[in-house]
Amino acid sequence: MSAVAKMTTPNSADAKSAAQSSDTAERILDVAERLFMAHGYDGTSMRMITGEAQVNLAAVNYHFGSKEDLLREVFRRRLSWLNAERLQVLDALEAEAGGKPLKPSLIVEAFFGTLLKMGEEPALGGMTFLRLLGRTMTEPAAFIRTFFAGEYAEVMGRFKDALFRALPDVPREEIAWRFHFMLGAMSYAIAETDVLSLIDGFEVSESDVEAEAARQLKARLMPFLLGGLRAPLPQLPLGMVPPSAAA
Amino acid sequence: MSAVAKMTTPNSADAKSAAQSSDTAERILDVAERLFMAHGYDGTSMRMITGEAQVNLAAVNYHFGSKEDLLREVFRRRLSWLNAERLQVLDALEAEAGGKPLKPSLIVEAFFGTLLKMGEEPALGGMTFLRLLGRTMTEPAAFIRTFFAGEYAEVMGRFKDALFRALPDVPREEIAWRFHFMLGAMSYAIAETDVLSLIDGFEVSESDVEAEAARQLKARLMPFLLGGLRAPLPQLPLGMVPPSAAA
DNA sequence: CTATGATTCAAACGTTCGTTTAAATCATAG
DNA sequence: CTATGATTTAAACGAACGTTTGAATCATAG
Repeated sequence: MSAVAKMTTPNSADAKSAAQSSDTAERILDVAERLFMAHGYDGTSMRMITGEAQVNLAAVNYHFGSKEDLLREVFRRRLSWLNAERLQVLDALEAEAGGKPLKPSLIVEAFFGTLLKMGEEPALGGMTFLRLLGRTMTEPAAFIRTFFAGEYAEVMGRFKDALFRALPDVPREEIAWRFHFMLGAMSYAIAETDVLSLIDGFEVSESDVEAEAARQLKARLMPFLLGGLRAPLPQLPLGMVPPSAAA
Repeated sequence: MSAVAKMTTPNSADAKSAAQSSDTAERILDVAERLFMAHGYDGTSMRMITGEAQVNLAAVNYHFGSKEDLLREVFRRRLSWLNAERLQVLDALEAEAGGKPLKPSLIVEAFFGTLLKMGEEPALGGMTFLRLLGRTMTEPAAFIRTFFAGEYAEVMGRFKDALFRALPDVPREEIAWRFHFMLGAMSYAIAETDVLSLIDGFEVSESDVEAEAARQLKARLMPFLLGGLRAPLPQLPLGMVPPSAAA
């Protein structure tokens, strides 16, 4: 019988070895996270993963079911923390404000700052996960996009609503667009795959300086995002309504 | 003998059929552009391409050499126009300014506006190519990144220099970072693969409304980019020097 | 110790991949 | 018409892919 069929993590009831849980499954997740980041989903084979993790080829199917399920689990263990943290920070801000609209800078900080903080924390995936996330957001595979949509729906709605209330004079569709642009600037920045990197000498951050790189990125990115969000509204020649005008 | 081995486009010397050139090669390029956009490089097989283009499986290898060469040619025929156009616009602006620094808005418009104009022109690839470009910029495959670096090097250097002269009081590394962020916002926006799209009902642009979508995108994006570029400088706790501080 | 279920293991499955081959077909030049 | 090179075609190549299988091994409970 396979581990995934019985809907429970192996060794989960074990008290003595609870600290390390399933060594095999976790080692697979760590290696998969790094290889998916470096080579993409299609570019990473099961044999690459199981080889580096030093587990049997069948271990992935046994513990996770399939390669697609593995990718989902790689993201789930990080995004569950991120979603909870983002909601908690937003809840705290709104409670503190007592019904009044939040300052846009606080909302942006809560959404993007929370994510960028993961880059400083190796236990939360560090820059490896941030890069993986940035690169995966433009993956065209249907099952990936469906998964992301489900994982992000609630949080995205909450933060967009907060921005709508914070900027009552700005058309909602314009806010949705700019949220979109901010997401893009961040995704691309954390992906670290850009053309510029290869043109000039770009130093890939190593484990030690990784946290510093994440802090730098955050310090540089946040002013840019806020500047874009507050930019003068475009004079449109009127036309169709693009992404997500509704709440 | 293969077509690629003799270093000349088939039928290139033919006067009568010069208008259509090699029908097969061009049909392959058009289909490949669309499929690479929809499914990514690894997700698109030679059999998908040759099947939709209604050519023999061996036609790609015959006309282009390999699958990698095909992808490079798909981009080359669009980027050669884009590079030339960007340089020409910049040259014209600098000639008009007569040695004086350009306004940052003009530089940004020359760089990003030129690209976005391709989305309005089906003959230049339209939104299909824009989406392909946006998605490919975060592809991790080494041969793709190497190719992009070579294609972009000259133009990127020219525009960064123009920005350096336009903003003499802003640290060069900060300008490089913000150029980076602007590239990201644009890449992600034109990729149209974002999570938001699936959460709300997002209408994929069809051939007729495609040009209008491109105009909308440009009208919304340019103010955002300029707002980010002009944002207040971050107060940094000092630290390492990240991407591309040199000219 | 023995029994039971979880986990690991080596091996093989069928499929799809990019590429190559050699013959067939086409278009043009002499 | 005939010869020559360009192009197309059908078929096959070996390699790599994700997954499955059934036995071996391990850890724990009674």
